[in-house]
Amino acid sequence: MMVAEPRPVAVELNAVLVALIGDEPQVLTLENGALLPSGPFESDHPTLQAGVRAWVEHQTHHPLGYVEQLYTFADRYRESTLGYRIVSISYLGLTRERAAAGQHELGWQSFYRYFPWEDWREGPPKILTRTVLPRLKSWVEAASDDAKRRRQQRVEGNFDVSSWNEELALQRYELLYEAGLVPEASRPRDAIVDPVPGEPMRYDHRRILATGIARLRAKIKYRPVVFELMPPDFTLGQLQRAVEALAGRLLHKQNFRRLVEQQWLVEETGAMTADTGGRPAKLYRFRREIVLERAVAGSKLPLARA
Amino acid sequence: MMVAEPRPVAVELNAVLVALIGDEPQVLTLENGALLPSGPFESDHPTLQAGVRAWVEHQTHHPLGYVEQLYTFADRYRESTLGYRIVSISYLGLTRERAAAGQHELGWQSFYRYFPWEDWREGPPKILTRTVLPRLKSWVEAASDDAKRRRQQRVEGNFDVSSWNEELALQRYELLYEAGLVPEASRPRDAIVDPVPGEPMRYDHRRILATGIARLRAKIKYRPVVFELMPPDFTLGQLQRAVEALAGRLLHKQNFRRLVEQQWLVEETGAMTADTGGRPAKLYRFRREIVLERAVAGSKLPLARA
DNA sequence: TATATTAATGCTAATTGTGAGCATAAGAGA
DNA sequence: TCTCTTATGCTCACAATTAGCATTAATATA
Repeated sequence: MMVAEPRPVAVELNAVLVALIGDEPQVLTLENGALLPSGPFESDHPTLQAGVRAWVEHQTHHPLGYVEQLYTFADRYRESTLGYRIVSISYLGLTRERAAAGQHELGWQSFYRYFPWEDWREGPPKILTRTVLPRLKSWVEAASDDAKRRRQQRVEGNFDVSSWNEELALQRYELLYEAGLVPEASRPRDAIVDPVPGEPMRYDHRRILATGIARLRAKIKYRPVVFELMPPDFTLGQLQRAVEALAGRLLHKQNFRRLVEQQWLVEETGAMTADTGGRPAKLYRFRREIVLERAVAGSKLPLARA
Repeated sequence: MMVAEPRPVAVELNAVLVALIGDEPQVLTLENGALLPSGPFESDHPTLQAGVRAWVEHQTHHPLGYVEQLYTFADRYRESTLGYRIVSISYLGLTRERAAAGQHELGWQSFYRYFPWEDWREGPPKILTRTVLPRLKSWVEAASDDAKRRRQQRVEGNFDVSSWNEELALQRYELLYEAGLVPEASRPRDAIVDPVPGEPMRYDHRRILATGIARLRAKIKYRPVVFELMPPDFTLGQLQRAVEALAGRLLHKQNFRRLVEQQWLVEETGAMTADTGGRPAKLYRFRREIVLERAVAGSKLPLARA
């Protein structure tokens, strides 16, 4: 309980750097999509966040709109070759423009390359109904009694097609991991014979990515973070497609507009654009003041009157 | 961007360990309330969470009901005497019983000893209206033009008495820190002359505590974590007072009951208790199954139909 | 033994928020 | 001109939440 001298470990930073390219949500990777960008924590930065920001901006030559800490892992298998324990601190970063690719096989990959069952924009993904769910079902059946009931409830709670909750992306990945349905779950000896579709990543980078996606999906609902991914001027249609890309779900157009407008998130620029295909759309810009004006929403308690 | 060999740093763990004693929300501290319990991260634990759990349970001899990571700090001033950079990972822990005090001046302290402006159970705290708000107002006035308007909006957004949001506890503390109204904000040379009421802590422990309180206040609204702080059997009145203690606000009794019941969070034990003073109350217990049955709530997007 | 007091509970009117969809407008291109 | 596509306005039904009133059942006390 006392503050003894802690043992040295090595600290590394991981970044889930997100951008929207076309209507696809993408993440910056290296080694052909197998790794998230990571680097050592340099001691010459005043704070972790400043370190991440400087490091990403130096590498990509683009400003980072928004940075948020995701999680710190120190699982035992994370050991460097020198015998240090590795603690890795991961961050979510949102950027507006395409970062300079080229070096170290830097490249953007769609979220849904890694989590194909998470993209419901064209209805329930075939991969989910045809492959993932049946495999999970077998996993449930493989247990008995209490364990079976518990597995059953977890699958129902996280994968229920009739009440899909896009925020549970991390929990779904973790469940697939536990069920031994993703390659990352393999022990050195026995590989996963027939994993579920979806590109794997090295180490636990796919878990970190799932953490970032889940956090982002939750956050877009109560904080105006989508705008960090948008160009300065945009149409409401573009904005809607951006949210849809992140959430992996289609939204009701009129209700979406009502929501955005009544929250005073945007203002008209006065200009219009005609290259959306149909009727020209008004251009809007984000009202940055809103961030200061209203702190957060969050859900509510049944308060008593004064 | 490459995975270079990171530099060694020391990792320490901090815990915000919460219990309800009487109707007061309390936190475990040492050194007479000046520090949160902290310790080194021992390398013989498989995960960080396991490390925290083992360490707290060893020290307090009581099981930890719930553990959640709060945040990882590595600000530059956190340097050990040996020259290592210190990374500190903080956790929120909920416990049902009074931990064994005694050693190292371990003791429980009310949340509101540190944040007296956060307890609205008896209406707007005098300290807030008489001291904190006027001091913030001076701080706003001290700036000019744009800076002044920004300060104004931040104070309004976080401290507005007519739309108090209990979840903003951390942001309020940080604002007071920035405004130089808490002793922790003092540079070595010039101490804060007349800080706002509220007990300070050493290092950034009060900020960590604020992080824990804010997280807990947000979480009780969408996950059944209060039960980790309750005895096995309880009345709905007790449950309500527990939530009120954490949120620092009074709730509407009938609506609170409706909420709890319609969410199937509890079930009657069949027994009654008569020591509540008035009419005897039914005893309830938490339905643990619910955790598996329903994943989470979260807020909503205006989805389109299938 | 009345009588005030404290809780627990049941019920409902009023308001606000959300879901779903019809209808119309305004351009591009065949 | 007709058709297609997207943008935009508006409304109705229903669900959820807020704020109370009213009643019941015990204990404490005059």
